[in-house]
Amino acid sequence: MSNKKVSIYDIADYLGIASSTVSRALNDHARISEKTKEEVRRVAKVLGFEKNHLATGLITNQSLTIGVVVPAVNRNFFASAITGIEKIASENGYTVLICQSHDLYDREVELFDTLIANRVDGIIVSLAINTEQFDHFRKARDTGIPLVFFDRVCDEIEDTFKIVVKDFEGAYLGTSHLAEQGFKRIAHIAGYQSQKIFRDRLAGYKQALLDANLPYDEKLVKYCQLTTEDGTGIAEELLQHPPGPDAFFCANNLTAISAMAYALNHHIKVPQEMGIVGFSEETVSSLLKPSVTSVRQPCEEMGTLAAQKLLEEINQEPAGQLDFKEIALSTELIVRESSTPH
Amino acid sequence: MSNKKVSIYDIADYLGIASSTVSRALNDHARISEKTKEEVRRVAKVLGFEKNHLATGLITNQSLTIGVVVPAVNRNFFASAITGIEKIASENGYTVLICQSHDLYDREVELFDTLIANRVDGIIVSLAINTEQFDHFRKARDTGIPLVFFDRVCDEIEDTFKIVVKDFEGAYLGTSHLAEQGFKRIAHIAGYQSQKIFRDRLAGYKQALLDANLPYDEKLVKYCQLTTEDGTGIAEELLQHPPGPDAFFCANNLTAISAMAYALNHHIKVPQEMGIVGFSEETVSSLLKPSVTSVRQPCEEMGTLAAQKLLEEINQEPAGQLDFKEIALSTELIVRESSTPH
DNA sequence: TAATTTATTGCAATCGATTGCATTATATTG
DNA sequence: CAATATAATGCAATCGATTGCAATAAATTA
Repeated sequence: MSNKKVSIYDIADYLGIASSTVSRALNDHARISEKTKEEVRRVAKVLGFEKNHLATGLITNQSLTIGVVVPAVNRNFFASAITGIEKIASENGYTVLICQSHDLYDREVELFDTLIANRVDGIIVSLAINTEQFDHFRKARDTGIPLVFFDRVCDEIEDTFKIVVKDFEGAYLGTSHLAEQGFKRIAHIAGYQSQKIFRDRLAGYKQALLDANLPYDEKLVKYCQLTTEDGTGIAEELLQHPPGPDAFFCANNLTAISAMAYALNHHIKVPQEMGIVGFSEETVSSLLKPSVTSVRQPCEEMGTLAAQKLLEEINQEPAGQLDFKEIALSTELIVRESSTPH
Repeated sequence: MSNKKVSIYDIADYLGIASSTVSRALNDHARISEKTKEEVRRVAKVLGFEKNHLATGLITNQSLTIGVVVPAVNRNFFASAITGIEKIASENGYTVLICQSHDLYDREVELFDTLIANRVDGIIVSLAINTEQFDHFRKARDTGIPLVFFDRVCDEIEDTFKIVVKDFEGAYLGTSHLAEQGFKRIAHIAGYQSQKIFRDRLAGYKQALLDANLPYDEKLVKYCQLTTEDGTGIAEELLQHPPGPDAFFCANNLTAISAMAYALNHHIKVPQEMGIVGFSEETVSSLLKPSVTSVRQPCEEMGTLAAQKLLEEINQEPAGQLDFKEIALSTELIVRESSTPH
């Protein structure tokens, strides 16, 4: 290990000045002469100085790091949201610690402990699918760490920002569209109802059926974790015994894609014999054959907004009351081939 | 801000003992009585103590954090690799800082500075596509931070572990397969040749043509950044003017999918009139219609291996010589519909 | 009981950067 | 030139956990 570590003391010794002067010079403090600043910067470069954030964080009580906890990064939605978060963070000199809960409650709790121990300045989180206890959130807040929820939010915790989309509206749009296209027996691949977003999507689906004068058949609604396997399995289950559905409105896009794949593999024509609409876009939604109609969420915007709100809370000056609230962004239906037989 | 911060001093005061005793108790030090340990742990819990990693890191000179720099997390390959890295890291008490270079050299350099400033104990990196200068890697190593490259590695830096797949072999497999299936004019959507992996894939492609007695036509090889747009664009370019190719061997899977989408949209039948093989799997490869033949890489294994090697280097006891080398894992051809007309 | 081990615990310095206050150098004014 | 204002720099404490060494308490032995 050529573990060289150059500190401000080395620079100070080199120049025969005080470390405090070096510190101020590096931080461009107003009370240090321009001449000294230049010399310090020069020597810092020569010696290969790298500021130690740990030391800074220890004394300033902030790490300039924000934690992000999402179920998984390999989903387009979360990856895009993270991109948005990173953008805002790096613009403001913050580093982002990205963690995956893999949709496991226990892992989520662990991650929170780690983040707190690492003294992140704030946490942005989208709940694991089976998170139904919230003490880890409370603990973070008690420790003084601001929290922002996005997508899968936690209603039991108040006084935090929550960034969501209008899930009801999105589901309503998607389902209505299928109804308009003439589909009569629209199934819904739903997420577990412990999550508000999935309750809302189910509600939007129901309302759309109602408004289209279609009967609501609870046998056509299946609850699952929304994996690709779930999509295939549910499609198989529903299509085996007639009368099956003639369309699927799916609570995410993975299940839309996999349900469609199942149909196509069993010689069911999409969209002629089977309509498909998914919630949230994947990169490939437009590339599939047929391309998949989807409710588009402003993923990246949700990320930037979440980060902005978090930084707002972190840096709030008089520790005054922020206007915490749920911010619901609009969705947009991207109509493609999978739902338009005509 | 109810910014409570409980330190070991608070525990010490509460119990009327020394902070050093508290520290040792919490670390389960052998020279502290079991009775004291229990009391300390109890009080720590009561007071809501959270160890401050910054302080620990400052004095032990290690942060128990490793940095990961990848082009983007929304690609299946990188997401899976990260999952592997996280697994090993968390098993060993390490936290992972995930960063996206977005395939930009400048961003990659910036990220390295941030990681160094945050005193990560090591860095795992897959190069941005246009990284052709390597001073940031050298700087990290000079600072004593171990480095492991994976996938897109840097040959100019020696004495580091490099985890790759047998790119030549994979490309050879994929291309030979197309030849065996009777395709004669096999195009190659290639990555920029500044990256070794793309040079190797091109080489494997060429060798396969040679061994199949097919002519090598440089007009059928197109270099790009391998985005979906690139795939579509190149497919369009090559297919407009006959004689176009009758198959595509693509250096990644996104371009395979988008090239296939272009073909299907222009009423070219896949695989009857056009064969497609991609490198590296995406989640949807098997779900597409037709499903996409791909060279499978052991993504997660690459991640675990990279993390293991990194930790090995971080924790090497006598700072002895490690047997640095490039480790090349095998690939596997997953044959699906897009390449098998018969 | 005194002497010697051994088991526990405490003291105090340390990591590196920050910052309020004191001090010195320089500039301005009467 | 003395007196005051202003600019520039230094001193020293601080953040919280760790750790070598010293000190004390408890246990063992002579």
